[in-house]
Parts: sequence; structure tokens; C-alpha cells
Amino acid sequence: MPETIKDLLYASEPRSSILARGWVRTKRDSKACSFLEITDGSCFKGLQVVVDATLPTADLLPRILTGASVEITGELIASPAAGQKWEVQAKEVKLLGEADASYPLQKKGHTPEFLRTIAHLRPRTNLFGSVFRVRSKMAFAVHRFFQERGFFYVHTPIITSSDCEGAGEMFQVTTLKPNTPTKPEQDFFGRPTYLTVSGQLQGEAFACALGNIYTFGPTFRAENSNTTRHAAEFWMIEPEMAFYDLFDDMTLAEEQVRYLVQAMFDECPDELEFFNKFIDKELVARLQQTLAKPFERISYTDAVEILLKSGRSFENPVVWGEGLQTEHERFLAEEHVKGPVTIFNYPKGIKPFYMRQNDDGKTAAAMDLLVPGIGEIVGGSQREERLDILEALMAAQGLEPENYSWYADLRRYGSVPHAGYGLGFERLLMFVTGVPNIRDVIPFARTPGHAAY
RNA sequence: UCCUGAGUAGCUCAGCGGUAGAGCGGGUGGCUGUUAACCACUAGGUCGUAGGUUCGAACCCUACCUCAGGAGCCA
Repeated sequence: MPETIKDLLYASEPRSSILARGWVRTKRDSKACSFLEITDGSCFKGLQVVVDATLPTADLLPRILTGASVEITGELIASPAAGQKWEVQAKEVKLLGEADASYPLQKKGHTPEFLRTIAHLRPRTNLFGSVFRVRSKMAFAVHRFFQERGFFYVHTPIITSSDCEGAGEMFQVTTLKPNTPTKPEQDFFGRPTYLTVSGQLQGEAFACALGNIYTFGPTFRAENSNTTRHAAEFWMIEPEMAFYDLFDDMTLAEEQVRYLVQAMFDECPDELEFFNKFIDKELVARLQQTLAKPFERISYTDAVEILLKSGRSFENPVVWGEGLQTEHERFLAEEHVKGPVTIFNYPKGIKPFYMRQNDDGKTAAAMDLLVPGIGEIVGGSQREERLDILEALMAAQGLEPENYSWYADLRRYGSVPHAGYGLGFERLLMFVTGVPNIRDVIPFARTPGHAAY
């Protein structure tokens, strides 16, 4: 298999003959020689290649501009200059693919807005190369976290006929031709179907069989949301655990966030350093703080008290029974706690039917984990395991019982207490990279009006 | 969807009523073991689109389009 630039940069000794392939990041010419910096995406750093002007293949140099792909045969030597440990003294240069002057990536900083317009080329930049290496490492760490704890990975359906009530608007999936009179029964599945907004309900079925399970896959929301934290297609991590109560649930969510932050330090140090320098100067300090002490937990009722006593004037009034607004959440995480905080036991009136009703008759066993800079990163609850109460809640929220009969069966036959949560993978990536826009942590982001590529 | 702001060269921006500018990127030449190198010269733009005001509009007004930020919805 071909060697990568990462292999070469981590060499322990000089080598008399190597082959390096990659894309030219910069070229610096002098009379006697040219310096190429080439990258292949295998790691953050690039490899410096020195091409002597007397080399027979040096006449290719005028055609080797930023973005060109090259193959270099040469010698790996200790670099005589500062800036890099190793460099390649080229013996032969091959131009694999030219990139002419219209190549849009220059040797200078570009705005993320511009780079979004060239989503197919942006992974070649320092920033996006780093983001997507981190995305891969974090995805694997998510699996590792659960697998180390004996959780089973369940593939819940992408196409579904059940709407996870309260999760948002759905994209319809149909093979019926538009503008022709048709009935739902004539459709492919014999009923209306949608792209899933959550695998939770199916996840509960498997938790009530395999014990501890998780899903990790794409979910879809047809909301017309235009913010830095929302996308129409995003990846969600949804564990569901039999015999867990709300506090077990919170503990697992907190552990997972800390685990993934630790993985960032352990597995992506070069990228972390880059993000801290160019994206968010507080990033490393904030992540260290995340690991330093256990996350705080505040009940919704106490949180309302804290907000009311804060002496702060908020745009939106703080009222028990209403949802916490973004400004309230930010105050709690960024100013009151100055770190991640879990808010739990929300008023039952603002939560969906499947959340377990608390004995106080006023609240539901729900929790949100808020982090500084992002806000809500996890939303979860203990699920209502009592059939009569579940049915009453469904009726109160106007749901058709027949659509949820399979879900009610989980309570009808061997019901157990259980709990779960959803962790937004992209929001987690924003948290560990400091990248402020969700569109920049998704390879090809889907947001309202945007589905190019 | 609502509110706010912005659209000027390939990119980042300045110009804010009187003949379109800079830096970077490209080209040419020079120089140097260079690090987003440096120096000189050079090419490159119907100033988002359509109307309007004015002797005169990149600049003022209106509408639309696009992008961004904030809010709501949530992960």
C-alpha cells in the first residue's frame, strides 16, 4: 500500500528512497531550488519537498501551482532549516494532475462563507481537513464508548411511518406522481411514510429486548430553521437503556460528553492546537474545564429561581411552566455555572407524551445537557412505562392510539423502567472544535434551500 | 418564518453624489534554504438584479434575489 505523508513525517530515521504523493499547498521558488509543501490529508502537517533547479524534471515547476497533485521520488532527510523535522530532497518530480490559476484555494485564509460555496474542495484546506478528520475520530469514539460498556448498536429505520411526536416537521417519502389524484394506500408502502426524525421509539423496542442499545445515524427535520445550530440532515446518537432512571440517564450522558472530549485531547492534538489558535482561543481552556470537575445538575424549578434572582433583565420573561429560552440557557451554562450543566424535571406541559410523569403531578422526568457556546447538546428523559398513564398522555396530545399500538405493547408486555437521550453529533463536533457553524462540521450540509452536490 | 446587517477584481476589503482602488492570487523579471517568503512591473471589474431620484449614482430611494448574524423550533 502507498505510504502516506503521515507515515513519512513520523519516520524515526532518514531514508534513502521514498515516494511521496499529495497536493501542493504552497510553492516557494528561488534560483537554485523550489520548496513545495505537499499534503495528502493523512494528518494536519504537510511535507516539505526541495526540488533542485538542476533536476531534469525541474522544468515541470512552472506548471506546478497550488492545488496540483504530484508524485515525488527522493530522499527523506533531516531538514537543515527550522520549521520541520524532516524534508524530502527530490530526485524526480511527476505532475499527476495540473491545477491552473482558476483553482480557488489560495495560500491565504478564506472565509468559511466562501468555502461553503466550494464544498467539494474545502476539505483540502487546513480548517476543513481538520474538522473532518476529527469527525471521523469522534464517530469511532462514539462507538467505542458504547461498545466498551456492552451496548448494542441497533439500526433503526430511515424510512418510517411513525412520527416521534414533538421532534419536528418531516420530509415525506413517496413514489406517487405529483399533481395526480392518488390515495395514500396506493403509495409504495401503502401508507404515508417519512424520513425519520428520531430512532427513539424503535430504540425503546430494542432496549426492552437487548437491554442497553444505541443508534447512531442520520435524522431529518423539515423545519425552516436558519441558524448556526440546525441542519435538515444531521447525525444523532440515541442510546436507550432498560432499567435506567432519569439520574442514570444523566450520568451516562455526562460520562459520554467527557469521554468524547478526552478523545479529542488524546487523538486529535494537532487539530485541537490549530482550532485553539485560529478558531476559538478559549477552546482548550473550555475543554479542560469540562474534564476538571463533574457537571453540575440543576432542576428546572431551581433554574427558574436562579434566573429570577440573577438580577438580569432578559428579553423573554422567566416564567415557571414555559420553556427556557436560548438567552436563559446561555446564562445558566456560561455565566452561572461557567461550564456544562444538566437541567432536569421540566414542566410536563412542554414535553412530549413519552416522557415519564413525576409524582409531583407537575413535572416530567426530562433532562437537557447544556454546554457553553452551543446550548442544548443532549435532550433525554426517562420514558413513561405505565400503560394507563401513557395512553392518557397520548389522548391528551391528540394522538391516534392505533398508530402507536406497537409502542404501547412495550408497556403491555413486561414493561420496565427505561430511559434514553439524543446527542446531536454535529453539536458535539462544534463543541470540541470551536467551529461556530453547524454547516462547517458536515461534509455536504443540507439546510433550507441548500442541497447542491 | 420574523428581525438586523451585507452584496465593488478569482479571494479579502477600501471608496459612500463628480474619470473604479489596495492587498492576496495569476503573468513577467529579479533576489534569497524558503516557511501564507520578499522586491519591481503587469493583466484583471456593466460596483447582486430591476426600476426610480439627480446635470451626474458603486454611493440616495423602492422592490426583488443571495449570503450572514440573531430569534423561534430543536439535536
